[in-house]
Amino acid sequence: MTVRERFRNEVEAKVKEALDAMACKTSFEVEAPSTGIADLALPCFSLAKSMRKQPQAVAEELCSHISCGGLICEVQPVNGYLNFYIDQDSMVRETLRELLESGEDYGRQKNKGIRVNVEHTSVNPTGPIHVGRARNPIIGDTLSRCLRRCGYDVETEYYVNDVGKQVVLLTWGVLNIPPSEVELSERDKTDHRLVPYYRLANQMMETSDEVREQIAEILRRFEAGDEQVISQVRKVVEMMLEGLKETLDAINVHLDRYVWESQYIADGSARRVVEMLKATPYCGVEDGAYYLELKDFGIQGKNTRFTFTRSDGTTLYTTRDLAYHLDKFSRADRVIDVLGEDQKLGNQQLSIALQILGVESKPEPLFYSFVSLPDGKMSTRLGKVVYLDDLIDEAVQRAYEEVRKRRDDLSEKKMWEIARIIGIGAIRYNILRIQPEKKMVFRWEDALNFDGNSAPFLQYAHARACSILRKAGDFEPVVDETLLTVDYERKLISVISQFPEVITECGENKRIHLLPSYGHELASAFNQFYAAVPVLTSGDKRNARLTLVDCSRTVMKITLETLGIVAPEEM
RNA sequence: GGGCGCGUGGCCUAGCCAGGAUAUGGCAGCAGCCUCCUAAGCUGCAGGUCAGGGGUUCGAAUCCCCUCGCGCUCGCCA
Repeated sequence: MTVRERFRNEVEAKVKEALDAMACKTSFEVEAPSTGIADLALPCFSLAKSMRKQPQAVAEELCSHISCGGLICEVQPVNGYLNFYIDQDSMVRETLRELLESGEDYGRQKNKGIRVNVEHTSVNPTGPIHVGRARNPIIGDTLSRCLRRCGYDVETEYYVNDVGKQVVLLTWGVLNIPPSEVELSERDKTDHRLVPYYRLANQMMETSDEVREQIAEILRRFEAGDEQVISQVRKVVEMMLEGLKETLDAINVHLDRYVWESQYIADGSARRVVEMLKATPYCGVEDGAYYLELKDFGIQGKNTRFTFTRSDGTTLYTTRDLAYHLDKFSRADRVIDVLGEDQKLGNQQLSIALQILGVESKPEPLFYSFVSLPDGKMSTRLGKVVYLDDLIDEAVQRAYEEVRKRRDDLSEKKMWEIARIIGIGAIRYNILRIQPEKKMVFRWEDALNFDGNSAPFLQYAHARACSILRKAGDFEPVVDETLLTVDYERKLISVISQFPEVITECGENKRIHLLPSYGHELASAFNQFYAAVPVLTSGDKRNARLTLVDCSRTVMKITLETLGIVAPEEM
């Protein structure tokens, strides 16, 4: 248990005792004041109502029944609140002690023995990842990192859509269009190289009946389980995926497994889903196409039907997704899906269908809104896109220029290495700092922001801490609260002590945007300390301060790592 | 048209789920700070009818209703 948890427990126990003494049985809630005026506070307004007294009078009366002691060093009735203050010396001592003991495992919870499956990214393998879709892998990856730190056994996976018209069309293009007929792609990377074939195939299908018929034929053979066609599609999709993986690798996203949609057709599980759904009382059929009637399940709108087979009996995307979810639930206790907001209805239908099939747990969707460009929606077809690869290049390039501006002592190789860490960090941070459900407008100046509330701000503070420690050399760690009495030191330690509860909130409630915010607060507290308090030249306080710098460095590092951002030792 | 989501200083954003004390930060702007551990930093100033209106409450950015604006969605597509 952390100091802050113990402090809260003590406060709640004292309040309970005081209320008992006043013969009051009303329940109460202790809160952390937003203004930072106290460490914890008890609002006495609802108590006042049930006791038919003035709030301030209640606060004062409660106060008279509470004595300080333990971690509580002061209690004050103010404006109808009862304010509690934590004993600073204990807070400093205990926090640093915990941190020195656990090191980079600070804030890591014991293994819960709960398996969580996080599906994220899953972009259609018909083109490179663009910045609109980039929210998905970055959110999914960071959420997974938070959950791991919260003690869950996390497995991440990418659901590869290797079924359907789009991938068949792409495959047709790659197999039938001679390379001499397509424009050269701007980037020599497999996903980009395939784009011209896909674009041209789309055009040809619109203009040529012959092409359209050929593609329809391949699609029929695909649906019929023609092994040659399936393997051709698979090969092309694998080629595309190779490029996508390179991009994901560049932004520090690594998935544990790739699951192929075609698998659920091949192993018959999609068929089994169809049979099970047909046997339910909600099933109906029209022109040979089967559907579930969902109007009794809160689905609103013109069409409350969830169709799960075509009239020719073949399965649909959502049918296979259902088979996939049954598979996931057989492998995990919790299933989380990171999805674009356009999937909301589909996901709701999926969830109801799973319920009808008797699955007790529900998938937990995490939706994010789309990223648009200042002049409107992104469109791959119209060429109105910014590819993630281009954003990465631009970010690294700009970071390189910034590094070169201030470091003439580094080798080219080292400068590019640092630039990469900073550029990628800036991209991830900029996406993570905003609540997923808020829509984003992509602007280069925001995406490449290196000041203020940004990854480089946090990375810079980390590098400064590393720099001091490098210059200090070996030292004996000291935890002595009497040597760390400056306000800046105490503020910094207070922020450090909040890390475990922030991680818990991020993981348990899937509110990962709180982590960048915490990181900024931490780096800001460190920078203020850095500017005001000398470390290396501080005489008998040197080792105590070096210990604080080292502890700060640890927490900044694990905050960055949980965000999926590298913590550079110099920049 | 129905459903879901969003609307906080010029711009971006926290707080909303679990209503409470002067609404969080950042960018841009203005004024300062490098003979001293990396100035990607620090200090200060200025800037807000929390989209609008009603309601619930001792108390509303937060909960409820209505209106407006924006996004997504309502396929035998994936």
